[in-house]
Amino acid sequence: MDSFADRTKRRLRDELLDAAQDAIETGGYDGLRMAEVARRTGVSRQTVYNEFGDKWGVLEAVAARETERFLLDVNAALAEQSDPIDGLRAAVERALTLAGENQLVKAALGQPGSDQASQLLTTRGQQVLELAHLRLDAHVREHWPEVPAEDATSCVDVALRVVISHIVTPGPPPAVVAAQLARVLSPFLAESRRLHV
Amino acid sequence: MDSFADRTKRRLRDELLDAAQDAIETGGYDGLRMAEVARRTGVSRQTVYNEFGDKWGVLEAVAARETERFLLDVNAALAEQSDPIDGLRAAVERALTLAGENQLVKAALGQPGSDQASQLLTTRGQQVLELAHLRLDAHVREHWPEVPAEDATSCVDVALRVVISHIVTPGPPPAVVAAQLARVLSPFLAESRRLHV
DNA sequence: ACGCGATGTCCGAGCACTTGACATCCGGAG
DNA sequence: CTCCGGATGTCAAGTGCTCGGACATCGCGT
Repeated sequence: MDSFADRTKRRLRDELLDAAQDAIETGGYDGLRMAEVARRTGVSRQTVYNEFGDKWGVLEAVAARETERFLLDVNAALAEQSDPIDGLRAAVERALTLAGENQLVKAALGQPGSDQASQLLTTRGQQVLELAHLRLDAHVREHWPEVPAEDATSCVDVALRVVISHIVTPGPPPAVVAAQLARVLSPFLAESRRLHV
Repeated sequence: MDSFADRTKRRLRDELLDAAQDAIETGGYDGLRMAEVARRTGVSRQTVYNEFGDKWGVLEAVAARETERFLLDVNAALAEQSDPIDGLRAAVERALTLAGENQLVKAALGQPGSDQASQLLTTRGQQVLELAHLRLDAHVREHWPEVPAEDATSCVDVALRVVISHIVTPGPPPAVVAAQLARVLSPFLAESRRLHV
């Protein structure tokens, strides 16, 4: 079930992603060289193609891994609050703050238009969005027992899209956006809880 | 030069040695099972044979790795003293103390006669002895510039064999043995230094 | 005497990585 | 404009290592 070969396979993928992420953070998607990723990892170029299919696959994989890490942090912030509204505000603020510091996000949004990596959060954003939704939804259903599942999903859906929008197109500081969003969604959650059996 | 495959190979060997060493420390050489080492590492039994040849090869490899680690510590003790005699005493004491605490040594010498691992330090002790000699000799020549190389080698030779003897057949406490050995070899080193150009 | 477990050997199949070659595309230099 | 270097992506053959199973052998306890 967890043979040495399995661990080696995971390690290979992880090291390839390390090399790729480093390259992207330095020179963006355009600066990412398949041959360079292979060389840095000590593997042939073909192996990179076997693992990720094509260059876009590499970017998606890097984004997916970073998204998972990102959400671990955000979910932790959400879990620290007992009240849903407080949790939502904390999570939003944490997410926007992290995004502002994130090297990968900076690289993706660095030179608008010139770097196609930005499409990860815009026109080709399904992957990241679905992944984030999946993780947040599961976490929220676990921590908000008093909120009906369907309404929790709606809440996550709205908040997530607003947050991504603020990442792509920065507005006010994280705390302000978080407070605003919490205030807007507060009545919805209150009513949802009130009607809940 | 340092491909992913190379690193994986080293890691495999290291994990196999971890599993083997653990087994030996628990049940001695007789309690070491090739199939168990393979299972614990998540690899086929054949792979263990490919790596080490046979069961005795596993034991030698475990001993070699442990000897290297052991000598790193002993050499450090030796390097902390500027005077050769002080260094020798410190190294001997450190070696005997470490040996007394070492799980692998305990397992090897645990049940006299019944466990063939003891041969590593007695009848089949060339490997460990040569390895130790190699490391100590190189270290000593570097740290004892005032002692002729040949005499340094002789000194290491004698001290090493005495120490191993004391590990196999324990006598007085480490500090006592170290002092005794230092006093016996002191005149030799003094004269050697005096005659040195 | 027998069975059991362990060591050690052999070999065929499979898998992943490597190597080299090739088609294609693009941007810059001449 | 043309050509060339560099990059992506594809393909096929070669290679090394591991796996799985079968087998012989040996020692040991029942």
